[in-house]
Amino acid sequence: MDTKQLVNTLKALADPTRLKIVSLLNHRSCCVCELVPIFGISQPAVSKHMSKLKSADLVLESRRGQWVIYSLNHERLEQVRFALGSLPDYSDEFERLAEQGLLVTCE
Amino acid sequence: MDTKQLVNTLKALADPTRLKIVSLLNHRSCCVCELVPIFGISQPAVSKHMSKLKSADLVLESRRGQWVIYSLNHERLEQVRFALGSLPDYSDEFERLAEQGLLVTCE
DNA sequence: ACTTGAAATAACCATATGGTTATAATAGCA
DNA sequence: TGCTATTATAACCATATGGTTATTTCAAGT
Repeated sequence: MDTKQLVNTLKALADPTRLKIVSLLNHRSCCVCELVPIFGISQPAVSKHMSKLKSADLVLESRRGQWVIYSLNHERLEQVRFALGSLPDYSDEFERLAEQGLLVTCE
Repeated sequence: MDTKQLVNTLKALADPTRLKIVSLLNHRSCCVCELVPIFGISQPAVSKHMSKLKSADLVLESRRGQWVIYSLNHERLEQVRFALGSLPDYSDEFERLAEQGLLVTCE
């Protein structure tokens, strides 16, 4: 998972409603119509949240009749945890700056 | 860390500039004036990012002369990872809804 | 006390975000 | 085919966000 993907996934998680949706899906899969009464927001609002979670690969979608069942992509959540535990190494960033004479030494 | 705090911390991380700042601080502590040339944004912009990271407890601040040295709060980052690995249990949420007759069963 | 330099704050602006209502699109059933 | 139920999309709106420039605060040196 590159930085752009990680940021996108963190954005998807960084909202109280979506974080709670993820928590609910961690318990069991849900369709949109189950989530609407839980959050007291409109169906399109829930739908947009799911769309954001899906584009971040945090949920998986499957149709069952008229319903769309969303389930948590546990693997993706683990990838986020791993990424936060092994952030990219920017030690060469400082070297690059030093070469360009942009490294400010404040001492 | 409660949900509100977690969301706030995830918001702080969910920005490419701040995530890179956190990655840099993971390597070594920095002052604001060192970060400005790295990101090519204005000093107040960096300052606001640091303020957001600080309010999320992700960085620690210490003055050395005229400089403010920011360092990563590794513990906080670990707390986020842990929280994402043990999301709140909402199994009773469904029971509560069932009692209120709000539980939609889509089958 | 004055000046200098670093960082924070204020005021502002364009875009992103999370909600709404109205309207499609899709699937199941009489 | 039509009717109903579920979900997605469109258009819109208020607020949040991330940037800017101008100004203020704070510490150090002369």
